[in-house]
Amino acid sequence: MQLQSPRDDMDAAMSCNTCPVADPAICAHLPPSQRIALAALRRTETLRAGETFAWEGADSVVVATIRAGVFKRSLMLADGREQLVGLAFPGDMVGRLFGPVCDHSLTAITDAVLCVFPRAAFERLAGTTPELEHALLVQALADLSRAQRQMLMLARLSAPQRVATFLLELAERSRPDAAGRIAIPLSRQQLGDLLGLSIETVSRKLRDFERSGHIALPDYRSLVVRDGPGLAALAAA
Amino acid sequence: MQLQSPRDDMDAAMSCNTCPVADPAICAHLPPSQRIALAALRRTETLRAGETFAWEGADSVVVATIRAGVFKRSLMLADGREQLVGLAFPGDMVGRLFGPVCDHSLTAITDAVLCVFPRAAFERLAGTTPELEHALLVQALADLSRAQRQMLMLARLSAPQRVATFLLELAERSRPDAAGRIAIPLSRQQLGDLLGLSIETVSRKLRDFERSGHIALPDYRSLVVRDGPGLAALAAA
DNA sequence: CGTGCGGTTGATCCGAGTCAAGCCAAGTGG
DNA sequence: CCACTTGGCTTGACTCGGATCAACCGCACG
Repeated sequence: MQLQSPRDDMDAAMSCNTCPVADPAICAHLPPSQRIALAALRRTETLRAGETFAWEGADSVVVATIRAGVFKRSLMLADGREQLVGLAFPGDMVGRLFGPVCDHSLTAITDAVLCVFPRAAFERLAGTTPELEHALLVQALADLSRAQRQMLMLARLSAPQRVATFLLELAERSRPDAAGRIAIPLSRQQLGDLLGLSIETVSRKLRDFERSGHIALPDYRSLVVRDGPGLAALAAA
Repeated sequence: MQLQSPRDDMDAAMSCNTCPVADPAICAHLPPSQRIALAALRRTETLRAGETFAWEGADSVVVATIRAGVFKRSLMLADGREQLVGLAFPGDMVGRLFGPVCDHSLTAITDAVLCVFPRAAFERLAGTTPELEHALLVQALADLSRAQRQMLMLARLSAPQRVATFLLELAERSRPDAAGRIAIPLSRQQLGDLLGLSIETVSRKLRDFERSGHIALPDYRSLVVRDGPGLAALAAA
C-alpha cells in the first residue's frame, strides 16, 4: 500500500536483461558492442531498506546504477547529525567516479536493486566510450544544478518555505493515485535531514499546512495536495 | 596592495597565447589539432570587478574558461537576497553547458579575463574530443563534491563554525605573504552571502576570533591565522 | 501484556536576524 | 583646505524562529 509497491518494481528490474545499465539516458547512447562490454562487467546486487551501499570516506572501489528503489546521499557530522545532500532514483549513477574515496554515503531508503561495476573497469570503459562519458557529464551537471538550488533553500528559506518547496517538488515528480494521494518516500527524520530542520519542526509545519487546508495527510507516508497555488505562494515567500 | 595585484595577473593572462583554454587540466589533454580548433572559436573578454558574465535564467549562449580573476556563482531570491553557490577561479569552466538556460549568475568579484566560446560550437567540439569531455566531467564531479560539503555547512553548522571553516579553507588555498597575511577576496556582504549569514554576524564572529587570539585582522581584507588548530577546533564543534 | 519505534504536541531557550547608530576612509565639490 | 557625502564595516539592543527537552500517543511485535 505505501510507496509504489517496491516488490513489483524489484521484480521488473530483476527480469530486465536487455539493458546492462538501468539508465535509459546512458544506455540509449551506447553502441551494441559497448552494451555487451558493460554487461560483462556488471553484477546485480539487492539491498533492503536501510542498508548502505557506500560510506563517506571509504575507498571507492565500485560504482553502480540504480535499477529499482530510492537512495539517500548523505554526509555526517562528528556529533552524529546527518545531512542529506541528495536523493538517487532508478536510472541514476551512484558511487564516486574518478576519485579514490567516496565523498558521501549512499543508503537505500526502500528495498533496491543495483547494477554494480568495479570502478576501475568502468572508468576504463568510459574512457573508450565517449557516449557514456557524455551521458555521465550531463547527469553530473544536472546534479550540480539541483545541488545549487538546494543550497539556496538551506541557506535562505524559512522552515515553512522549505517544507512547502519539498512538497511541491514531490508532487511534481510523482503520479498521484486514484484518490489523489502521493507517496512520501521519506520518514520524518529523513525529511528533517534533507531540509535541514528538526523532526519536530517538520511535523509541526506539515500539521500547519493540513490545518490551513493546503494539504491532507491521510497517513504519515501519504500526501494530498489540496491547494497547489496556495502552497506555491507559501514556498516563495 | 590588496589581493594579489590583479593588474599583473591580467597582463600575464592576456599575453598567454599558447593555450586556447586557460585551464591546464583541460588543455593538457588536448591533441594539438583540437587546441587549434578551440583557439579558432575563442574570443577574449575582460570584465571589471562587479560586472556580470551570465544571468540566472537567461539563455545560455556562451561558455568560458577563466584566465584571470575570481567569479562568484550566485542565485537570487524573489526578495533580493542572494546566495553564493560557489566561487570560480582561473582554470575553471563557467557557463551552462548542455542546457538552454543558465542555472546561476556569474559575476566577477575582481577584474577578470575570460576565454569565451559560443556554447553550441563548444559542445560540438566536446562531442568530438573525448579528452575535453573527460576533463569537464572530472571538474563537474569535483564541483559536485564541494557543493555537497557546502550544503552540510549551510544546513548544520553554527555561525562561528561556518566562519571558522571558511577561514581555514581560505588559509589552506592561499599562500601567505611575508608578514603571514592572507588576502580575503570577498567583501563582508559576499562573505555573508556565501556562508548564509547576515553581514553583521560575519563581522561579529570575525571580531570574536580576533579577540580570542585565533586570528588577526590587520585590515578588513587581510587575515593572519594565529592559532590554526584552535580555529580547526572551533570549526568542528 | 510490556516494549520500542515513529510521530505529535507543548514549554522553554538561545542563536542569529533585524533595526538602528555610529565609525572611518575615500571621494567630491565649493 | 574644509564641509559634506558615500560606502563598507562595526557595534549594540531587541526580537523571534526554530532547536531542544520532555511528555505522550498509537501501533507493531515479541
